Amino acid sequence: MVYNTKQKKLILEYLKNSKGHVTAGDIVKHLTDSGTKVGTSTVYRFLDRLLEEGSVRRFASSEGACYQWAGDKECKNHYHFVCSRCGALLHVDCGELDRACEHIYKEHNFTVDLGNTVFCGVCEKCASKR
Amino acid sequence: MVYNTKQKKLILEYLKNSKGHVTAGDIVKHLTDSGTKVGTSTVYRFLDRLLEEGSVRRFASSEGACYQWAGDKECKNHYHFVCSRCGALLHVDCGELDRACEHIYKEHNFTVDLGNTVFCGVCEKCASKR
DNA sequence: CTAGTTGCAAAGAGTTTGCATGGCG
DNA sequence: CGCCATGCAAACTCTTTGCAACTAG
Repeated sequence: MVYNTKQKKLILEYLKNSKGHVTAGDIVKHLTDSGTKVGTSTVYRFLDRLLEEGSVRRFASSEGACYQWAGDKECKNHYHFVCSRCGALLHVDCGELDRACEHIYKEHNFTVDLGNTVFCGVCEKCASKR
Repeated sequence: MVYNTKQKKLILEYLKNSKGHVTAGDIVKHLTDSGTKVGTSTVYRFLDRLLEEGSVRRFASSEGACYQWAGDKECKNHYHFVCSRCGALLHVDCGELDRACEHIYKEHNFTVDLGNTVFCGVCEKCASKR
């Protein structure tokens, strides 16, 4: 049995509306700011469940775990780039990379998990600064 | 001025001899087990310095930050894959990926930092298990 | 009513910082 | 001897766990 609570509804809603990645703290802050009190543990517990269900994907960053809605499959087929200078997150659709991943799977026997792979580098803006 | 201490020598040695990735805790444990007492803060401070120098690369994981020796430039020009199931670290030389990075730089204006990019996925062994 | 859910508080793990002591040069 | 480096302890952040109170079905 799974109960349908206000907190769950709000967390889900926030996740779906957040294009990028979101930390547990972001969620708590958002709900609190919106007037609904929510405990940290509730958020973590719910995220864990979503993770098991596959509705959400998680990747580690230096500021803690980031979560991203994955249930709608919108983010399943593109790549993520994080700028190590400004922290910007870019979403890129790229056939060239598709080919590379395919190649890696066939030639190097490694199944790249797009959901959890984040390319680190320097974005356009930051590159032009220095 | 930079002093040359026993701790630094030992940390460096351990990093160079560790093929894979290593956490701060691993270093402390290793030195302690080898008979040399070392403070956690010493390890973190030294790693930070190495990071700035570029002698070491860091990536986040759910168990904390992982560090990897990079000073000998052996690892500069190839790609790293981490298996999310068994934790294995693979080093792959791949022209296909070179092409893809080149493409990303030209078409998407993003400079991929090979040193810090780690592909997550599932390795051959683990894939065949399930 | 009953079992799943919540929020608080406390416990843990990893990392950082302040400060007095120690040791390289 | 002076200055950098070290190590301890305390502070912090993120995350997990225990438990009593609460609530959806």
